[in-house]
Amino acid sequence: MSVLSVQRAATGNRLLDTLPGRDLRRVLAGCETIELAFGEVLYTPGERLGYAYFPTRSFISLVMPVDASASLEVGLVGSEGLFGIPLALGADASPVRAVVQGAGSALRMAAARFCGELQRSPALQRNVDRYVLVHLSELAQTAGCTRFHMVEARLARWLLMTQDRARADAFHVTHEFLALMLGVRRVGVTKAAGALQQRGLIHYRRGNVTVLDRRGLKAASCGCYKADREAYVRILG
Amino acid sequence: MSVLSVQRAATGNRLLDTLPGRDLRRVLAGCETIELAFGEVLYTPGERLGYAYFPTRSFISLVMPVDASASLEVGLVGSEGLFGIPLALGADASPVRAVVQGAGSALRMAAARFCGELQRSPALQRNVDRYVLVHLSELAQTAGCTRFHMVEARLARWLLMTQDRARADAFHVTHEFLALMLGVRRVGVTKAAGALQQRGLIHYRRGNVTVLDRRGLKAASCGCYKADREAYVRILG
DNA sequence: GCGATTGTGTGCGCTGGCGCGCAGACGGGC
DNA sequence: GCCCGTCTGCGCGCCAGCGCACACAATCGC
Repeated sequence: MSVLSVQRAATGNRLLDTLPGRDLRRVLAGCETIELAFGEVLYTPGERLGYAYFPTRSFISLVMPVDASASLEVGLVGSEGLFGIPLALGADASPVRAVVQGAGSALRMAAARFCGELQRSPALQRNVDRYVLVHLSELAQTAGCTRFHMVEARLARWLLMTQDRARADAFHVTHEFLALMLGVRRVGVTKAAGALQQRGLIHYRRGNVTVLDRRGLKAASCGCYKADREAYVRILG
Repeated sequence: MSVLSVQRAATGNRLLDTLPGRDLRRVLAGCETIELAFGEVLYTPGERLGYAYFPTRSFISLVMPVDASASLEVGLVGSEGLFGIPLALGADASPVRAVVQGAGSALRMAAARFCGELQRSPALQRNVDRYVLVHLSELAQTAGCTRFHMVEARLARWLLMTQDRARADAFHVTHEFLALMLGVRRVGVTKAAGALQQRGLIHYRRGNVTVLDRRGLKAASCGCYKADREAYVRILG
């Protein structure tokens, strides 16, 4: 196994693992490893952003609140990214709520330290910049998808995106929660999920979903999942 | 009039006019002034981004294409911003189409030169970073707005945003075009615009809209316009 | 083992927006 | 002054998703 591949597996977070060894060591020195619990709220709009989070085995939902009771997921951060983009761009606040969607480990770095490391490591700066682009791209895609596509297709896309980040076929999520993410009624999710289950693409049972047929799910989803993946590959290789 | 305020009025673009004199001069040396015509397409996804555009008296729509025939506006760039964010983040492509929405002057800089200037001028880098944040914020807001709000409120928001960038009470825009921006049918726009006109908030006639009652329009719009403004002020002051 | 909590399934009436198609109104070009 | 293209207005049937309300099922705490 080459030195490079050892490095790549070092933390589990892609933004960090592709750093040159020296930068990586310095960055890691500023991080602490933490365990994120399912449902934990890492950030609420209005607060100050105290940390940047680099998911390693966890993943995080970015939820945009609208009109008190409504909300919509506008991003999903797994081990390919970070939560805390505004810090990298010179602000200490975000319009979105950050909720732990998949429990697991993450690295966390204090805001000020993160800004400092960005100055010191051009490689980190570059990685983060690229990730900002990926996020921008996903955001635009999500906006369009949300406007035009049916609940069932959007659900399929969501399941695929989540499966990628959970790196597992099964994960915990209730219809109620999904409804909040997709910005629809719980009943809408029940119907859509029922249809997907009927077709043998997924199986779910009291808050636990299992993806049975990933290929079929891709076919059932809108083109947005594919578009997301392509954008990701184009930008981050 | 202070030196500062003279500087601020120099180009008409806020990202540039807030630069220190030396940086501004160097950046301007790399720009050419151009006239953008209504409807002109500055960029189509798939192409290479050849230039960064800094609107001075013009403004530009960012349109996300979805499924061949559908599309949705996901951003509006006036003299407060630039088109070409991906360049600043190390890429040379964008998922959105850039269409001139308000004819007028702009500054344009070749992609490579723009990247170079960003390296040389921390002030420019900072301004652009902040603008990226504003754009991110608007994008998230738009995603939520598009999902949950009625056409009439969204139209009101659009008119206010456009009025800000056109810096005029009247501007050219047809129902057909609005429908493309809002991602709805032309008839939907006709109905919504009719309602706003009925209430004396706007006047329109064959592709020309006049805002008559800005305050009323704010009341008719969803909270998203206000939220956008607040985010802008918070980030860019 | 039993009640309380959480998660899923269903029915019903409503409505905003869709697709389609057509009619009228204005205005620029010749 | 006329014609034709552009812009606006309207009607009709349709349907996805909404709000509400209730029923049942699985799990958890005790």
